[in-house]
Amino acid sequence: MEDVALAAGVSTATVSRFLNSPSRVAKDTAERVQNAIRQLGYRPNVFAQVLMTRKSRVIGILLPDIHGEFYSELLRGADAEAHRLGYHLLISSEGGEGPATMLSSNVVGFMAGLAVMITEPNEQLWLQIKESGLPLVVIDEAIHLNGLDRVLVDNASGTREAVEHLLTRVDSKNMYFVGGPKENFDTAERAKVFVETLAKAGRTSSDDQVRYGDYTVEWGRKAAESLVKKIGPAPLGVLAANDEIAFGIMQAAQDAGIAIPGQLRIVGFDDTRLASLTRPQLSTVRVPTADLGAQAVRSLVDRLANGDRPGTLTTLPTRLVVRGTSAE
Amino acid sequence: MEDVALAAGVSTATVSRFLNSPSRVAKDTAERVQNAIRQLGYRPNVFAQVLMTRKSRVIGILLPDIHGEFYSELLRGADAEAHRLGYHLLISSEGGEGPATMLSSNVVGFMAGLAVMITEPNEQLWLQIKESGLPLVVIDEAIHLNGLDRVLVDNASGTREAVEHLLTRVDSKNMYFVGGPKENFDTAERAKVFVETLAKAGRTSSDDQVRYGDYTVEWGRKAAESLVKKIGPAPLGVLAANDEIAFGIMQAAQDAGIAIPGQLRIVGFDDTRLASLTRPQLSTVRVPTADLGAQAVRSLVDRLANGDRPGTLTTLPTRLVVRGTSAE
DNA sequence: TCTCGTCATGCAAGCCCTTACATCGTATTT
DNA sequence: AAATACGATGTAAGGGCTTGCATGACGAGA
Repeated sequence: MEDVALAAGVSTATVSRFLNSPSRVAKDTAERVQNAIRQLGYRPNVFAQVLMTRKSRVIGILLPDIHGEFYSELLRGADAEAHRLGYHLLISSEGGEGPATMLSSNVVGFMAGLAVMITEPNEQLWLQIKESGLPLVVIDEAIHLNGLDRVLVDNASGTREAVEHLLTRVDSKNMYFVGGPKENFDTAERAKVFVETLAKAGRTSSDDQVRYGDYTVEWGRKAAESLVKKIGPAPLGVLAANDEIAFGIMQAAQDAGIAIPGQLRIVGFDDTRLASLTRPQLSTVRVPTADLGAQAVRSLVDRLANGDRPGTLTTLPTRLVVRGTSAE
Repeated sequence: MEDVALAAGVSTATVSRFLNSPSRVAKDTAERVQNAIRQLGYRPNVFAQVLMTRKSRVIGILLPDIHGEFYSELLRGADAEAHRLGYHLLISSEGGEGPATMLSSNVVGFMAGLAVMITEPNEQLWLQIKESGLPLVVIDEAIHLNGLDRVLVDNASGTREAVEHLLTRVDSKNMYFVGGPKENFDTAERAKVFVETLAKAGRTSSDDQVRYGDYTVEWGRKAAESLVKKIGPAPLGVLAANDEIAFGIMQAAQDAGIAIPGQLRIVGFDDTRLASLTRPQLSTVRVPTADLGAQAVRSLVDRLANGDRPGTLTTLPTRLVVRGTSAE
């Protein structure tokens, strides 16, 4: 920077001003500085800059995993939005279990804020997050604290819509919900609304009609094994907590010679790409996954600009997409 | 830091030493410093640290996209390895077209090095990368420069294996290669070896037998339309440049009532999760995708430690996984 | 007992910027 | 013409850390 200043015949202060608030330097000076910079290939040192200004444009994002359609889509949305806002993403897929090295390592210092999604309760991690003292936004979680920004998905309306749709062809006693982990926030919410909606339709449901497992195809297949046995003359209706599970159920059912949607009507959740790749195509509740990431980033950046406003809650809409597995 | 020093009755230098090379401070002093740090909740300021040491532990990773099985798997491998080595990933999915904002923005300064994968030629981007002056590792690319670290996939052996496998049941004149973009490095390599292997089997192949498109399911479906017309009494053999394409072909063929593997035998490439989800399951060439990311990180970190060693080339093995679409 | 190597620590320079404050020349006002 | 305001720039003080060099204490070898 000194070299640039010298070459342009100004002081470093002017160079700095040229860089940060060009309006404050005279036109011809600006030009000389500009040239000097180009000539010398000068690039400001971010670390020195941040050291002074205390403003980094990096956002940490902590996800349970970065693998699979859902998270990679979320990440994509977040990444795109971050770029749009001039921020950058530092990723970590350690929201699974135990503490995250991202948060114990020095890079915490890089981050201006943190977007977190934790699918399974993890005290240790949560503590660590609070200790980091970073501005926070949580994605899709039950946690409710003063001044905390949250982004949620409207599980209730999506679930309700799906259940009501299934009920047009399926008797409520033949309805099943196949969830992910019981402690998982989304699964819990969806299960709850599933039951409520059945109740509203005038039928109480038995515990047997709600099942928990995990978010995998394998669990779907396994769940299907016992489900197919229940199929009688009337069709069964299944709402799965995500598309993976739905797909597993579908596959196992098809292997067992069950007709879809004739004997088994299925609705998934998320509308990942998988849903439109299956045959028949999977009916599913569309979750604006990329938006979830984007909105998280937006909330966070907003908070960074505006530290002490109250916490916000953004709920993103969901909607049923009817395809082959539950169509006529 | 000054506060800590004061509380521990030492100088800041000692605190710094305690943090960076604990062996250089006496045991009881260390303890006092430790306590002071804990007491005051002190955390070193990364920016100041890096400003001094010029060593950031952040690696940029530039991919064409971060969406989809392949990239998210790659990213996962890279992320895991980075963490293992005490590094962190700054992601950008802008390797598509035009310049990348990641590289023009200040965050470049955060990065100690850059891992790049560009699937389509992009002069502008490449220039930008060189200008950044960052230590580099390129993933899966043709570029060959002195002192550049590269990580490749052994396209040749995988392709050869797949073609030879298909040839056991399919006549070489009924063999087809359905590629991604013609300019894409992988597609080009695979196409070349496809032709060579056919030639080695004693048959020359017509241009018609090698087709280019993109890496999508849609392209696969489209390609299948003309392919299924060619099916006579003898089966067709198709090698697709990735699993997505293979899946598209498969789907279109099944929709057209073609028997797989009876009339059409398919082998995909990559062995993404998709491959074992289809029915019949997709035969495919396994690419160690996560390793690809991990190895890129490893090479880069190694170079960071060891700046002026010659460029390395790591080729990761591939191998054919035979499943239903090409089995008996 | 004297000298010297070692170890633990302190001193202070410097990493590269930003910015409050001071300075100076010119334009505006009265 | 004097007083005032303002715009453009320079000066220098940090921001929080690392590290070469200096210091002092202490045990070991001579």
